[in-house]
Amino acid sequence: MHPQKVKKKQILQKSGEFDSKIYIVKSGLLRSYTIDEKGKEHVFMFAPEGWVIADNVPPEQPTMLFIDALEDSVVYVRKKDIKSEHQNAAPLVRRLLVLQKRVLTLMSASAIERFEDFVATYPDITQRVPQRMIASYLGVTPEALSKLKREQLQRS
Amino acid sequence: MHPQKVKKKQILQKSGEFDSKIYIVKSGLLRSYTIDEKGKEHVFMFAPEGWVIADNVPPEQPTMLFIDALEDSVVYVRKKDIKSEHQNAAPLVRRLLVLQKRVLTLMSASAIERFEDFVATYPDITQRVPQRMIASYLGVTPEALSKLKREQLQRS
DNA sequence: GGGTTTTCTTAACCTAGATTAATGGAGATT
DNA sequence: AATCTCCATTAATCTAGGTTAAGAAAACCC
Repeated sequence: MHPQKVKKKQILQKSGEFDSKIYIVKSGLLRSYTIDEKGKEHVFMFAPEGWVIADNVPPEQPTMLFIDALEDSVVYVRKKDIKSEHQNAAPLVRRLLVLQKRVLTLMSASAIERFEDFVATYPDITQRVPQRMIASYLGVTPEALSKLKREQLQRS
Repeated sequence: MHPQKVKKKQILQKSGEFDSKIYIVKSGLLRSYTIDEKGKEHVFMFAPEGWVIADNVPPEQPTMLFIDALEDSVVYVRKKDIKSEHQNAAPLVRRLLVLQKRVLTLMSASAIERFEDFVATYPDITQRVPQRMIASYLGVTPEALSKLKREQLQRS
């Protein structure tokens, strides 16, 4: 498991590629995202040091996600073999819970509620990534997030 | 692993309970959902025969989801022990992929696109559950889905 | 099978957030 | 230091979908 250095803005995986890998972030910050038919980016997740980031497609299927570096990073790259999946189901269940919460929040909470939830849950990431990417993660435009923050201030 | 009979409308798990179980559906149809602060239901998933349904919280944490039966069903109930999770990571990865797609679709597709995607992916479930629950799964009101279907017809 | 409950549909109106466009600022590049 | 690119902000306008309300049609239940 040789560590690999990645420069900021470097792309590790492009949508449509095969044989997608698992990236274990030793330091720095990675991100996964899609680009839809209209050309818009949608951030799927952020992965700071200690996190694991991967496209959840089986390795023989084309990937849905791009993965790139938001900061200079060091990552371990691992193959998606069934064996390693067998050895630790716990992190998979943890990811399932995160996604379950994300789906339920997207369906039931307003943009401002989702933003406040994000800041409370990931204060570190909030400081490290551009506002527009947080907006994208939340499923709103940067303009909308900017307005929401202003209204939030005026209320308090 | 004794099978358990469940009557339609019977609730298997309530939000806030502990020691949540895994339900393997032998026949019939189960559903999981939340109720938000405003009292609105949000369907998280449907599970027809052959599917597995569970809240992804660890067993020592309170559940987020209700689980009930939409049809008379027969289910196997299993404890969430770490051992059984170890034995099959593959279904967990499959669930992750489903949720990944769900999140990306919620963020990038319109209500009508999400509906057409649902019908194409789950034609069987579309026939078996009330429209309002599909609307809830898609994150729209039943009124909106009704209008969208009408517009869809007029376009073709 | 008749009444009750639930679901679906329609329509009028309303609002959260999208779109478009313009401006200013902060970093990077030369 | 001047130029360029990216990012955040503001404001005006627009629209997808929400809300409310009411009636019709299924489905359910003694």
